[in-house]
Amino acid sequence: MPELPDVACFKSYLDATSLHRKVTGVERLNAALLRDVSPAAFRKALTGHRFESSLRHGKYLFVRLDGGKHLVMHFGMTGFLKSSKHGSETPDPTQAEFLLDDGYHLAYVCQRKLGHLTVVGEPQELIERHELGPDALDNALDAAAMAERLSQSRAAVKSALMNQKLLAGIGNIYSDEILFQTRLHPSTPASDLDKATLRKLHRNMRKVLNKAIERDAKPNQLPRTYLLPHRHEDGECPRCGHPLETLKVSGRTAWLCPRCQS
DNA sequence: CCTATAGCCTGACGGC
DNA sequence: TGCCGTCAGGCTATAG
Repeated sequence: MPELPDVACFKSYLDATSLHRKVTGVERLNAALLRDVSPAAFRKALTGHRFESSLRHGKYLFVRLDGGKHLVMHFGMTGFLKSSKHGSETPDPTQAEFLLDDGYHLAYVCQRKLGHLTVVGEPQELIERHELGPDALDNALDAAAMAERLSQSRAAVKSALMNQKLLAGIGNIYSDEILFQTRLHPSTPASDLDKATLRKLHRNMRKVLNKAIERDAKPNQLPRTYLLPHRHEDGECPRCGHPLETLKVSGRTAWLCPRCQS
């Protein structure tokens, strides 16, 4: 599930439910999801500290704790957050429960356990460790900067868009939407794109991500003129009516209109 | 150096 | 009904 728009919504949810509360404990912690930190150190970094603010970079969510450290959450394919009154049921695949001092807790739920949790001093440490590129919605990433980064890649433009080292935040489904709107075939080598096309790609990337956030990161609630509501078996192109097709691009399934995206 | 591929983990679904 | 293969909006280590 979680690409940039999803994580942006998780951030809003966390801000609304859990910010400014103090963590009184961590329960149901699955140590297998911790990266570069022991369970003891993870608990110690959180317990007794307040969630001060949150910040998103690509598909990562950071929560600043008083004292200056940051909780880091990545959601893999199936992760999400769920706030509940303490003592009430939390979803079965909960991998960590942050108990808060207002009687609620924030559950980190991750069915397939492909996400991970850690603690860092500053977000920049994590960004450097994973060599993440700039956030796809960073205002500093203008069309020229994006062109500069994408042109480094000779891979298919879809792979380049999904490469977190070039840009952070885009995954399999939003790359399909961005390419559909730009009328670009996913297999086009990124280094082949001319300046005008790169400019359109940048504009559509921002448009698609912002619209998805506005629609709560629910692809089916995007306008009917978008690809994603039709991205399923027997789906048809909302522009020309041609049946949508799939192909594999670096191991992922790309959906496209073969007539509009040539 | 680069890009493409298998593996990680679990549940849902279709075909036999 | 039960079993098996395939697939799913992720990342990363490894192979070529």
